[in-house]
Amino acid sequence: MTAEERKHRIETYLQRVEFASLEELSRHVNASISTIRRDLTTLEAAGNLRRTHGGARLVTPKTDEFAFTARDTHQVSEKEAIGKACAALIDANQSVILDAGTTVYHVARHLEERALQIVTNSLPVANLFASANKMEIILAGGVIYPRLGVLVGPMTVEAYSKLRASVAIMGAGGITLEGITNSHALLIDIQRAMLKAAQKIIFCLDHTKFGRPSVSPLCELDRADTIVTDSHAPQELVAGLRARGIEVIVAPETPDRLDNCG
Amino acid sequence: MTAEERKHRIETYLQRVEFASLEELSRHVNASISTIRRDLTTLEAAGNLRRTHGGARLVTPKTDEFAFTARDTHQVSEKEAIGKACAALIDANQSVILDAGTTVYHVARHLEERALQIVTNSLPVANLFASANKMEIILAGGVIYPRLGVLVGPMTVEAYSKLRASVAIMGAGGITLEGITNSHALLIDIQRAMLKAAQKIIFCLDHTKFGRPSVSPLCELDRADTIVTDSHAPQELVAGLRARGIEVIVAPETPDRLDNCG
DNA sequence: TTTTTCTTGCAAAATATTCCACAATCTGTC
DNA sequence: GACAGATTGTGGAATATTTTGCAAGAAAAA
Repeated sequence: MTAEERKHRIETYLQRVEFASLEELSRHVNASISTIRRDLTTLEAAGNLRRTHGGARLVTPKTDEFAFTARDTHQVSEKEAIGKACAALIDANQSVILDAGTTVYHVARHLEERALQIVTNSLPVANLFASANKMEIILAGGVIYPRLGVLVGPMTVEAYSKLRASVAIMGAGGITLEGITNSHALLIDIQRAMLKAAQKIIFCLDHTKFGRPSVSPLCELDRADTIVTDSHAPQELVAGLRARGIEVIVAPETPDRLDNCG
Repeated sequence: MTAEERKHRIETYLQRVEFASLEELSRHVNASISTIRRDLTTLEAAGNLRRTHGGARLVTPKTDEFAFTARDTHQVSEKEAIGKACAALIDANQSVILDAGTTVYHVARHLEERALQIVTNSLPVANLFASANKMEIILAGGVIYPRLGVLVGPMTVEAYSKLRASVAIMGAGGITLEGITNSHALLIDIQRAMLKAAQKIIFCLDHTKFGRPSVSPLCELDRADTIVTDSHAPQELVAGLRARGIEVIVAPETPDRLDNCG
């Protein structure tokens, strides 16, 4: 890869994710941190980037309405780890349903070019992939739920009920040994349609969701094939889930000291 | 293979891949690295290439970017004027279908809180309203067309065919006395579904669209109830449209000093 | 403080430039 | 038409330049 091409890929990548760490960029373009630093300096001089501590950010004046999904959340590093671990479960050329929600958003950020087809009802996720022309992104229609940027309503349910996908990557409000629950009643019907449409179900739940039931029941535990969580998830509950035959993947705690392992 | 033929193949290849390393080009045209270097030097002098360290790149600056923003650089002030004038036509509590495209996007910017319901298949428009919780924004589903951020495909057509709205605000590629045309064949079916779904049809077309037919015919002239354009639209064509009973609104030329309108 | 990130300098690798030898084609002369 | 010399195209090698990756110290954040 030429230097020009590398810089171009950095720009394109940033267009998608808005902000990226040096390590992230380094992995993405297969170059050392030093090279990324130099590239970013050049690109910053050219215009469209702004370097920050630890990475670079796009200088688009039109602020993304849903930037909150990337930043304003709790347990960001845990969700990052979950996102990385969950994305690793997806094979190339699979069709993937992506739920709305911050945790799943982090999965989307790591999906890169793994999946051939992505189906979602989340505007932030759609925006993330909007300029990626190697993937086919299908957006379920519906009414925009303002605060979350999620598409809801009967149109959304109908869209999912007509689709089939290899995998669904889901979020939820809480999980106990009695089942998986969600707080947004509006989303329950949609999530159930997702569950029906996918062959394999992966739930991404950070540790705060464990042992905490939400208002509306979503599905039985055994509906989930795999659950991805972070290292702070309570041991006994994880063991209980495994005893029921559910694969539980505990994302390693922020492996910062990663050199070239991409 | 002659030298000319080789150079032509280099150019053609670069048109496809945008970037190419010397080694890549060498393999592709079956010549030594030295020869490639010389060819690139010649081609660079001729114009359409730029040599870089390790290879060459095409001098088309924008291929991978979000074409929506790139296209938006033309006739911005005209489109702003059209947007303002067209938004003024919309009464409160109407349901409005918004087409994709830059001109209609400017209408959307001025709609503020006039309409109660907005239906669109444009991702940029959806993002614009996504945080406005006084309006109901309905996004038609579909496959994201990367360069334009438009939702396309049968899902989109179906979504529109099931809806009804008071007004549709449309864009197009060109208008002549023979009819209205659009360059994106992919969008034709969707636009026709919009036309069917709306009681009143407003076309927003800046002056560059006048007298210029595009590839695909969209609809007859009399399908349009109102056409909004800017003050540079050719007089005779405007008169011709009015003679056919179409209301033509010419947006006043924007003052140089722009108010806070966005 | 401690940790992380940035800058700077340096050596190694990759790449560009220049030069030279060889082959093919063209040119003019015999 | 055949030949020697000139011209051009090609591939390779030697040398200069740029780029890259690493590491140590400086600066910034936590």
